[in-house]
Amino acid sequence: MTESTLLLKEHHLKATPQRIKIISMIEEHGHITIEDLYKEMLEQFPSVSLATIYKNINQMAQSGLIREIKIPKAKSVFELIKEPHLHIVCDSCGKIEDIPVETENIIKEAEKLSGYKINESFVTLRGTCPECR
Amino acid sequence: MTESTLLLKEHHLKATPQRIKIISMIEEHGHITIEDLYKEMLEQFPSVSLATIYKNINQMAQSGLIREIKIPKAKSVFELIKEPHLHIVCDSCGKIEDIPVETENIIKEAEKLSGYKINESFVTLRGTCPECR
DNA sequence: GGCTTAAAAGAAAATTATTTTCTTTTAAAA
DNA sequence: TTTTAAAAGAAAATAATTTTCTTTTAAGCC
Repeated sequence: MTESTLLLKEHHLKATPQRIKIISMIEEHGHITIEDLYKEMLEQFPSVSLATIYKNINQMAQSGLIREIKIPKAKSVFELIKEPHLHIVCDSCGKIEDIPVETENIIKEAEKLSGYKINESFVTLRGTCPECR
Repeated sequence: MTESTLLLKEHHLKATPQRIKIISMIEEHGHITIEDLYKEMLEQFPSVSLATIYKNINQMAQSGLIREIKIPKAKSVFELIKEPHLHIVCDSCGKIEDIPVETENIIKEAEKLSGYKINESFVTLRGTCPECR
């Protein structure tokens, strides 16, 4: 049983070939847009429907397997849910990377200042990557 | 001359009544969606077009007067550009607040780890506000 | 391994969000 | 005031996402 199949089972989702493919594409790319998922899926499943992508992405997000990351001035990407990390986007080439930066301090301070109980944090930075400078 | 008019002049945008209204609505609400801008605008300008809202919002964002904030699992909101701050969204009532938390440390660390030159940071937290607990 | 069935896929249409085009109106500079 | 480039508004076009409905299939059961 593949890793994707296992992930699906764990989240009580039927392991269809389309879903397995979606998960492995997300794993492979790290982050991927709906549009790119669809394009790549078409190569292997020429009759796949965009609705299938949307429905599956929504279900997987619902069940906590993946997450949507909204990117400033760009399309959303989807990623597998794993250890906390932040995102950095290159203004020049559009590349998105994860960085394992600790955000505990900020969250603690925000809780103190706001009185909120914080459940999740989204940090996205934009700038220029080393290759583009 | 109103404050909104002044802001528009500073950004070399013609001070039309619709634009002045958009800016004062953003100021008044702090953060506001396109949909709410349109609804409220209709009360004062019954023949306003959604295209006018979109075109103006895009121009104002382009010229650095306002900024779009993409919110996890919700519609984007727009805000005037001012001192750096982060956003906190209540899962329960949907309210969005600014908090003046310092993010310099995180940015410095991310720059070190990634090699990027960082230009802007977006931090959004989700949780439960004091009123909703 | 062949049934059964609830869930998923696919196709098409519907809905929602955003942008473009084109004509009329208007802010602002002369 | 007059002039004019830019903006507003209306309508259509495009893009993004969801819904509906029929057919297909994964997976539990014998």
